[in-house]
Amino acid sequence: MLGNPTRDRLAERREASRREIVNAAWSIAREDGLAAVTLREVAARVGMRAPSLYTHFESRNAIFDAMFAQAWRDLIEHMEAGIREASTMSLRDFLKWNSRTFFEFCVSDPPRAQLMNQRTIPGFEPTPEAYAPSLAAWQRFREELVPYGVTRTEDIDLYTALLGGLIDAQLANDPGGDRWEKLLDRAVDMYVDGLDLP
Amino acid sequence: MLGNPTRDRLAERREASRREIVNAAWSIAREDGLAAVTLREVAARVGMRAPSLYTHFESRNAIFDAMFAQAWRDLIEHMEAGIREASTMSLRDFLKWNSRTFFEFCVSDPPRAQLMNQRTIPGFEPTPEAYAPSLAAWQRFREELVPYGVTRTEDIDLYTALLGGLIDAQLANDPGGDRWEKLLDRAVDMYVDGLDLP
DNA sequence: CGCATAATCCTAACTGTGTTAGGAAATCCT
DNA sequence: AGGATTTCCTAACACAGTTAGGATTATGCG
Repeated sequence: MLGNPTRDRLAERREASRREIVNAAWSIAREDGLAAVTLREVAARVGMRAPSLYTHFESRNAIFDAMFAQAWRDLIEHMEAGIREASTMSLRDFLKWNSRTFFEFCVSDPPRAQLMNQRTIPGFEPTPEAYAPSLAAWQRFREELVPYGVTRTEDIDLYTALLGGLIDAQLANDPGGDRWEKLLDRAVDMYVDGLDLP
Repeated sequence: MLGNPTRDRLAERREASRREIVNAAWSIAREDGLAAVTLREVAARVGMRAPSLYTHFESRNAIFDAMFAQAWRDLIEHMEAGIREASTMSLRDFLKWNSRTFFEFCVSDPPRAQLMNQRTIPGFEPTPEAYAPSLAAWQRFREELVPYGVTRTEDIDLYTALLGGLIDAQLANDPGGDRWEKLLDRAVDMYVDGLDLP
């Protein structure tokens, strides 16, 4: 069997359409917020009519699902692109890098951050499949902390809550500004100083 | 002038209707979430039809506005009901009480907490009037910290972000549980230890 | 008490949004 | 080329927020 070039062509075409639709949704979200991502608007952007989107996605939420998964995959990529050898950094420096990198990823695209971390879309709940990259990111982060002796779930819970709180506050109260960004290093110092490590 | 008892009667009747509508909205929210607060459902609960609600509220968002203001007023009351003489408590103890009280207020009614602190309703933005109790609560908290020498905005910002992050995480990931509740005292200790006080 | 006015409620209709169903057009495969 | 599959369209539906016009009820005044 030489394979099915035509089948690949079909799959690629299908994937291209889905990507085009998701990209249109991101564009709308960035312009007018997640709520403005209506099927009619998305369809118009890709030169279709709303019901035609159902050929490619099961529902409006399915589009958000794809966006959710993509956002988390982008974050993973983003973190890996800037990764440095964890073993050559102190825990403090690592967390300062990690917190700043994640913070900037979020504030650079508020609708994306909202989709990833907040519940701004009524009725939308990521499917287990879309949630996988999110879990992967969390798992990855957890593994990166092991060499530092940070292994307890509550330690990680506290860190993520702290960082999440700073990001949410920044996005909600000072969009485009740096009021909570300025607190990042201090927050990390506070956190690391409070760790009970062996 | 002896006043206008009939005018008061009218105002009271009007206020009673508004209260009944807002209460119906809270009931729906607690049962099925904020998104389920539709005008048709609210109206049905108070024995009306949806368009009739416009006699009492300018819009659906106006109902949310009233709910928002009420939630924050309730919080103020709640905090005052449990208030103890701040001057007789250490900062640490005060913040442990404050964080726990606020945390419990939030987790005891998730839709209320979401309305107060998150953006789960597309298009809803509290009016300055409704926002006033929220500002008052923040101002009040700020004043309570002064005797402890905590006066810098960034100190308060860090605390509220930390507490907000814990609450959001609890509500989103462990509703009804105590995974992040367990971290409260530790978080406060971490915070207080990291304060740079004179 | 009766009448006028204001308040309160209803119905019909409109616009917008997500979705379904049936069918036409385009593309792919043999 | 013909058949099957994919992709798109239109019409229609249900639901939600809202407006407009009118009916009903409550209030105020002489």
